[in-house]
Amino acid sequence: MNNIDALTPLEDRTRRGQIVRKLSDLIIAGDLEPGQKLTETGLATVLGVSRAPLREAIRELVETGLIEAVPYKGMCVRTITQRNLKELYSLRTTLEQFAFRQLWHKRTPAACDDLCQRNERLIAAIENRESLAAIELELALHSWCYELSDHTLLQSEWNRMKKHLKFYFSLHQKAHNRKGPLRESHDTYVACACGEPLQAMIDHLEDHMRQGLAQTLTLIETVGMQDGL
Amino acid sequence: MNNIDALTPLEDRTRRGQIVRKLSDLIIAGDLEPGQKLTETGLATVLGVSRAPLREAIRELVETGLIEAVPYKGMCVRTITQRNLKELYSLRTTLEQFAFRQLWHKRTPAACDDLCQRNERLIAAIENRESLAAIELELALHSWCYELSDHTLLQSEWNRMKKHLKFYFSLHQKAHNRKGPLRESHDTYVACACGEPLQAMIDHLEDHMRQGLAQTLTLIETVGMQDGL
DNA sequence: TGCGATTTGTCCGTATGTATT
DNA sequence: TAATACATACGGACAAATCGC
Repeated sequence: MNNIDALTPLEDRTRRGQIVRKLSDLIIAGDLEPGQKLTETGLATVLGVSRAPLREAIRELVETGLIEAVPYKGMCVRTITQRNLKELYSLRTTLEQFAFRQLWHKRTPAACDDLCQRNERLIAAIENRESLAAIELELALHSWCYELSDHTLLQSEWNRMKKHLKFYFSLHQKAHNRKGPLRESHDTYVACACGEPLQAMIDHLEDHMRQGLAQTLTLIETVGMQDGL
Repeated sequence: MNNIDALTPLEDRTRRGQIVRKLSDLIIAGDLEPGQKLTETGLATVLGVSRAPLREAIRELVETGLIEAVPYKGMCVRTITQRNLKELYSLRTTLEQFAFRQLWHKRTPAACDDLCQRNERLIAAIENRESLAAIELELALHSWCYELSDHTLLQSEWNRMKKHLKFYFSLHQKAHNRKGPLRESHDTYVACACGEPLQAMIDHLEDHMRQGLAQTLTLIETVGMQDGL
């Protein structure tokens, strides 16, 4: 009845949904190289499914941007350019600022407690060197503002962005083996989010995202990706 | 071989692309009632296609939000709520402000001329009572800032929003038969866009969108739609 | 330049699962 | 509970387009 797990099992009820999840996980985890060519028959045999639901799942992944496809030519795992990263971070900065403007008057002590707990869980994962969990928890921390914004359109945008961010993060981690987010990276973020005024949060987001972009940008030349022209 | 018209005919080269275009046009034009139930076999026979490419096309339309679908239950044309409209306009305001911040230092006299011409074409269509053309031209005017922003992610967001806006506009027009945009509605918009400072444009966008929302909101109670709770 | 080989796109028939009556 | 309608999934087949030789 609630919506904490209303979407995912609904997706897994059809084979198409299962395929979307499986392929998303494979791509996001970096098990499939960016730019790697994929064939329908190959995927169908590997996944043990027929082509019909596979092709439907591919359409979804193309729409979300995890797979690039050209009619009659084929498809491949999404490639990353410096421009992609910059654009995603600039848009994300704007949308997260928007989220905070929407939620600002909806903050409650309970909600702020919730945010602090997400930060503590993130810190614990970082100190335990659990990089994979840290990625999830960092995204879960940022999800707070989108959830509290109570803006369904904004939330769907965030869900789209989240997949791409997870994709970038795990590639980044693979390249720099096991260097996750820094320990105290979100302390001022949380402090601003629970404090006053709103403008302080807006300003901090610019810095926070700039740092995040700078860290992720080191991914480009390490892995063999195209560089933005 | 060249790419002057590489995108649209590229879509029409496959049946799936043709179906996406056809169904999008039918929904956006209001030829299919919002909330109307659609069956695969029915659409397949009407459109004269088989179910395989049709189902793939439907996945795309579900992703863009023009069709709502529930596994094993069926699908229907998107319904409109007051909340949908408010969310779309608030997000659009933010994204269009973002677009202007991106393009501000890229403005040239030629680009400003271009914008003025788009406004003149819009005014001409309004004075000639060409409501359908006016809708297209108003969106074409707003496309200016997204094109000049040179931000591919932002542009794809705008393309998504544009379909929904066109959907709302034509429903609005159908409800109020033939009342399109007002004559001088974009004069100050263009003046701010070609002038200084940036903050004046940012501020005007708030007003402009507020007016647009207020006008479109009158759609809800006229047509029999669900109202936002 | 052409000619196969491979892959994508499409169609059909059929079987199964699900929701609704 | 049974029955109907429909969505989902599979397999095979063929057409259309691309790529490599």
